[in-house]
Amino acid sequence: MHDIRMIRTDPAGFDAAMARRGLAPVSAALLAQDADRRAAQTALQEKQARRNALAREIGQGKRSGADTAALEAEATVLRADMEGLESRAGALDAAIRGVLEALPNVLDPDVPDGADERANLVLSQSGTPRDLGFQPKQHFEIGEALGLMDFAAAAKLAGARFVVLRGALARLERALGQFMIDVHTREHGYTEMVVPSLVNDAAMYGTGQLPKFADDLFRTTDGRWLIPTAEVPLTNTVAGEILPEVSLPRRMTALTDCFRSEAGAAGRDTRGMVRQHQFRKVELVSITHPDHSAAEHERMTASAETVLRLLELTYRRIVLCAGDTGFGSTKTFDLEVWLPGQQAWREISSCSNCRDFQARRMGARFRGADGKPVGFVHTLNGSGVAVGRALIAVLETHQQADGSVLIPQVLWPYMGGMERISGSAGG
RNA sequence: GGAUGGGUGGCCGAGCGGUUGAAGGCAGCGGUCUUGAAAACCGCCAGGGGGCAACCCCUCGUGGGUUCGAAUCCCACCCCAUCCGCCA
Repeated sequence: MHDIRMIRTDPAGFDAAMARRGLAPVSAALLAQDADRRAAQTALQEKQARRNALAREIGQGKRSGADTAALEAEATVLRADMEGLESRAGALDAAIRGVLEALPNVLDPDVPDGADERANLVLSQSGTPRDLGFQPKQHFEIGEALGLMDFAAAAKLAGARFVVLRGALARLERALGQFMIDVHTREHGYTEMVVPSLVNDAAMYGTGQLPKFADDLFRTTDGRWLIPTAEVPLTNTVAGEILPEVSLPRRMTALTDCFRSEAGAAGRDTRGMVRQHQFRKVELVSITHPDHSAAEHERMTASAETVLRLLELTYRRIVLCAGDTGFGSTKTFDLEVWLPGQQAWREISSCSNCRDFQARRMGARFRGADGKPVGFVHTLNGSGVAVGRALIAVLETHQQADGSVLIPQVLWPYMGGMERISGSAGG
């Protein structure tokens, strides 16, 4: 959500910022409505002031036994005048708000121009794709050959884009999630959270999924929404709050299921576990002072990278270009993991600095040490990392010629000492 | 799902038609005192919006309504607590 005063101050700059997102200029129309709104509001307020004065006079008159009939008559007329102004101001306000809440965040100057993912920039890389010495399989080939990954069973239960895992693979999924939470709580200072997987409209609005992206979500019959990411409940924990500055930054992590309708993804990634309606993810959320969000963004991304490094995966960091950066983000780093079976880099984490965009929508502020409210906090979110995709990456990266999979050493304690998943590891 | 009681400023809590945007307390900030601290005392201290400004307007869960005037009365909805029922 944008501050209309910012647009008033620099309409050309705002239009230029939206142009980077491929959007037509809106500031002229918006500011015209804004001027009308303020005129109506000012006129209304003058009448309200008069009404308040009359009410006070009438009150005093009644107590002293004076005749207040004339004053009451004036007030009655005044009320009729106010109704028109009130509805006009309200309608304009709603119209302006409707436009503002559908506009994406302003991009950071560092974000490269470009319309789609082809313009994303690779910033760094850890490890290099290497020849495994045999023809690598894709994760679903590995999992199905082991008898531990079953898409047919999932289809019977729920339809396409779900999976059933068994035995060692089910345990590996659990191990990955546990391990990531432990890394972030022990090494990176995040507080572990358990949060609702169903949220209300206000929460979805606060982080920006609503009103524009309802089609991407699942909705319950009682009007709640299944979270597409723990970013929603975690970030909204500070909605409506005025936080003491000394309590910042607040770092939270949670392992949750995530639910996505994948409405626009028909035909993409139809095989395997890459794109599912339900998947688990460890999410990282930071609430920071505005001065510190850029540094926190770097720190958060590095925290996610730590997980990938410990899992002995090959990955690279990219910065998303203008056209690929999400609605609420000013700047997004994606981490892409190398999948030898697919011979492709695939997103496994996405870390965004939303600055005050979500905070403004949800009313999340902080109060400085001098006791004065000084403004909106900044919010950041990132995957630390997507568990399902980490499972895929582990399978494809650590697969062996005989069809077994070596488990990264950091996971051994979580696997009850198991170091390899092979055909007999059904459990 | 049924019943009852509640939602007031950062927190607690009074107010239950007429200078109440809101007593009092706690916390916070500034000061006096003190070698320093504590205590005591004094002062400040909700948010949002409009206006060049003086200043004004809005907000006591949300939305309507009654009234010259609503935190206070009426209606609907939301949320919370407790008890009952059901239940992992």
